[in-house]
Amino acid sequence: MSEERVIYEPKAIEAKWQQVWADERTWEVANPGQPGFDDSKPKSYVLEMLPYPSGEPHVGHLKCYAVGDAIAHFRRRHGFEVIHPMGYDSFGLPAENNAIKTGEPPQVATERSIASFQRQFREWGISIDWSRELATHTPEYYRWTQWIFLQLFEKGLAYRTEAPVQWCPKDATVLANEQVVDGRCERCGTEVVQRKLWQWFFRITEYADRLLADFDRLESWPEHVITMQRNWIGRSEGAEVVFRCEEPELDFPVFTTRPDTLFGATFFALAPEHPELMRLVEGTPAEEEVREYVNRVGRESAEERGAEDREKTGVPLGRSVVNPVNGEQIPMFVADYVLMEYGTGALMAVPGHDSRDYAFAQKFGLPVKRVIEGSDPEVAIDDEGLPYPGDGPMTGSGRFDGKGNREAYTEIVDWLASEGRGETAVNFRLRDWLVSRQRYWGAPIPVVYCDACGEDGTAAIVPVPDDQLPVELPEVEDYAPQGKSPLAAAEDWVATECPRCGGPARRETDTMDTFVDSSWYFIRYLDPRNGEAAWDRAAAEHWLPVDQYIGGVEHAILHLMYARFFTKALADLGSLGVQEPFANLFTQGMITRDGAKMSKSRGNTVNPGEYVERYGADTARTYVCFMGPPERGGDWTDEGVEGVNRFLARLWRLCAEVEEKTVAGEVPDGELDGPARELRAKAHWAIDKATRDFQRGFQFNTVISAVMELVNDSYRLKDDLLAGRAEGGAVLRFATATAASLVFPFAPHLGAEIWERLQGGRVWEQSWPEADPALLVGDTVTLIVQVNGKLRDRIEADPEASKEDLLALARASEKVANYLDGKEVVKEIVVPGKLVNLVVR
RNA sequence: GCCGGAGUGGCGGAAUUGGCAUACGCGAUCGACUCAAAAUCGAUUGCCCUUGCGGGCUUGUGGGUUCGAGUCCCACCUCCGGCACCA
Repeated sequence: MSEERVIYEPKAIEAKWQQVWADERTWEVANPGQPGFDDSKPKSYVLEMLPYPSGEPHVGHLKCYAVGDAIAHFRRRHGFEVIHPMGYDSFGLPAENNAIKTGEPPQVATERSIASFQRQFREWGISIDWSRELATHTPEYYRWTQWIFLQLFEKGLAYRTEAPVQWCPKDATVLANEQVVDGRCERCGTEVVQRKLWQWFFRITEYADRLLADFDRLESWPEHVITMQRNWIGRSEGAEVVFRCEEPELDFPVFTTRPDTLFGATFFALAPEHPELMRLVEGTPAEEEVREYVNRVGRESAEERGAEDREKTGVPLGRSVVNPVNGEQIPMFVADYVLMEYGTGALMAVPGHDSRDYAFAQKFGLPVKRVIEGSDPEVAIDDEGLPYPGDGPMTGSGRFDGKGNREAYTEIVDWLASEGRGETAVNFRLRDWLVSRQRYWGAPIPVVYCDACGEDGTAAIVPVPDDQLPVELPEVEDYAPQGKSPLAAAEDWVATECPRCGGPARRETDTMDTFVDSSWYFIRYLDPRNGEAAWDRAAAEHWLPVDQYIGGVEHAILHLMYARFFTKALADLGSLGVQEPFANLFTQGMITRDGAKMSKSRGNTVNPGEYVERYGADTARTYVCFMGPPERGGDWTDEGVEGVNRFLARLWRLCAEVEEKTVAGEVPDGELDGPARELRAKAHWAIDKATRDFQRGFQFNTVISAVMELVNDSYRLKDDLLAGRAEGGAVLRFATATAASLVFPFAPHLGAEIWERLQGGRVWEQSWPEADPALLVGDTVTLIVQVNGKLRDRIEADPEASKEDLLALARASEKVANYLDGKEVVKEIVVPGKLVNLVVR
C-alpha cells in the first residue's frame, strides 16, 4: 500500500460475505434424524420476536436483530449448535386498513413488505437459517393455527359465549382486554365502547395459577416483565360470601378480600350490567330510574367511567339483602363503580374501611360503621379516623370483638363455611382471552354452524375436520368491516356443508386475533415444512425451550403471556414436553431521536436502509449495540454513527498495514518485552473483558469499547512494533486479528474479512478466543497510596509484594511524607495489590 | 394512589466484591499533513482557585455506617415505565 490511501469500503466486503453465507447455507442447522444433524454439540435456540411486516424495517428492528445475531454468533463460537430462524407475523390490521384505503389486496402489500424485510435482513448480514422461514398468513402456516384452535376447542379451552366486550368503532372489531389502553383502542386510539356480542374466547383464566407459579421455572427474565405479568394476572385471596335477598328470593355471592370487615357492611351494590338487576326492580317504583341509570352508564366510554376523580353515582333499588354475619337488612344499590368483569359483579360495601365505599356512603347519607380499631391519617377523612384500611383489634363485631382482625378473618370465613354461606376464594383480574375479530385479514376460525345438528333452535357449533383444513380465506371485493366480518360477504364461501350431517351449514365468519398466530410460531420453526403435523414431536423436544428470546418490552404482557399459555395448553394436550416457551428473555430498549419516540408525524424517523447504504451494515449494527446498554433505550445521533464508522475504518486500515508489513504466523507465547509484551497483554485483556461483559447481561457497549481500546493501543504501538524484531509484527498481527474476532458478532462482514486476510479461514468456525490468565496479571500494579482516605500518590509495585513491602513503599513516598509530617499514624490499611491507606491524627 | 427502574462531565455512557470517579465514543480546542478544505495522524479536554508549581471541590439533595461510599443504610426531590374505582 505504502503511499496509497486505504479506504474502508463496506459495500464490497459485505456483498462478498453475504454471498458466501447464501451459497454455503452457513447458518442452516438440521433436526435430529436428518442428514447433517450434529449431536455432538449442545443446542441453543436464539430467537428474536418475529417482525410484523408493514412497510420497511425500522431502526427498532435493526436493534433487535443486531442484538440477537450477536448472541447467536457468540453461542456458535462457544460450541453450540445454534438454531436462529426468521419469519413474519403477517396477518393483521395495518395491511387490511391499507386495503380499505387503496383497494390493494392485503396479501399484495404484505408480500411486498416481506420482500423488503428479507432483502434488508440479508443486507444486514443477519445469520438466519433461511430454510426455516415462515409467514403466518400462508395457508401452510394457518392451517396449523386452525388445528390448534380446534384442539383447544375439543379440550373446552376455546368457547363461544355472549358477553359484554370492548368494541372499537373505528376498526369495527372487538378487542382483547389487553388491547384496550386507557379506554382506547391500542391500535387507532379511538375510545372503545362496550357491546354485548357472541364471541370466541380462550380459557386462559384456567391457567392463571400456573402462569404465576411457573415464573419459578424461568431461568432469567427481567424482573419488571414478571412484575407486569403478575400485576396483570392480579391474583387476590379472599372469600366468597353469599348475601340473600328475601324479596324476590335471590342469592348474591360477593367476593371480598376483607371478610374481617363483614360486620361493617352497611349497604350492597350491583354493577349496572348485573344480570339480575332488572329482575329486582321490575314493576317497582325504582324501575324507571334504574333503567335510565343503566342506559346512561352504558353510553359512557370505558375511559369516562374509569376516570380518576369521578364522583360516585348510583340508584337505590328499594330492595335489601341480609348480611349473613349478623342478620341485618342492608339496602341495595346499582352503582357504576362496581365492575361486572371483576368478582361477581356485586359487592358488600364497608364504608368504615374502604375509601370508595366511604365516598358512596357520604353521597347517599348511608351509615359508616367502625369494626376495626385504628386510624391511618393518610387516608382518614372524618373525625372518627375513618375510613381505616389497616389492621387492628375488632370492634362492633359481636363475639369477634377484641381479636386481631387477621385472626378474625380466618375465624369468620371458617364459620361462614360451616354454615354454607361462604368459603375462601381466589379471584383474578385476568379475563379470558377474546380471540375473534370481525375482520378480514386473519386466520378464519375453523367451525361451521349447523341448524339441523343444533337443539332448541340454536345452531350447533361443528368443528371443521382435520382433513378439510385449512379453511382458506375467501377472496372478497370489499375489505371494509360492516359491523360484521367482511368474510360474511363471501356468500358462496359462507354457505357450506355440515361435516357432521351433510346438510346446509354456515361458516364462522370471524377471524382470529393475530396474537394467536404469534403464540406458537417458535414451535413451527422447528419443523416448518411439515405437511402432516404442526410439528414433529422429536424436533420440538430437541430444540425447545427457546434458550434466549429477544424483543421489545412492549410485548411484556400480551404476546409473552399468550405464548406461555399456549405452551402450557399444548403441553397438557400432549403435544409438547415443556411448560415454558422462553427460558431467558432479553428486552431491548427503544431507540429515540431528539429525545422523542420516532414517528412519521413527528418527522424524526430513522430509516436504517439509508445508513446501511451510506456507512454499511457493520457500522449500523455496531452503532446500535454501542449506543448504551442494549436493554436501555438510547438516542440516535448521526455523529455517533460516524464515530463507530470511524472505528471500523480505523480497524480496516490497521488490517491493511498489518497484512502488508507482517507475515502470518503464531504469536510467540514465550517471553516478550517492551511494546510487544504490552500489546499482547492488551489483547488478552480485551478478550477477557469482552467475554465477561458479553456474558454479563449482553453489555455490548463495553464489549465494543474494549475492542476500541485494543485498536487504539495497536495504533499507538504499531510503529515501534513494525520497526523492531519480527516478534513485534507477529504480536501486531495477533492483536489486529483478535480485534476482528471480537468485533465479529457485531460487524460480521468486516470481522470475517480481516480474519481471512490475516489468519486465513473463517472466523465463525473459530472458537471464541480465550484469555491466558497468566497474561492478565500485569508486570507491576499501581499502588494507590491514601492518607486519611485521600489519594496522595501512585507507585508502581510488584504484584506479589507483601503487606510490609507495600507499607514501606508507601511511607517512602515523598508526597506522602508531606502529609505525615508531625502527625501520628494511628491506623494502616493495606489491600494487597491495590492500596495503602494511612490514617493519621 | 400502588408496583417497578433510573439520576455520574457540554452529550451518550464506564466504574466487576465498598478501594485510582469520569473507560470508550461524541463534541470542542490545538498541532502535523495540505495552496486550502475534507479525510487521516497526534495532543489537550470534569469544575473552581493559581502565571506556574500546586491546592481545593465533584456522582440528584440531606443525613448515617466505614480507614475508605457513585456503590451499603435512612429520609427526601426529580424523571421514566407499568397498573389503576380490581371489592
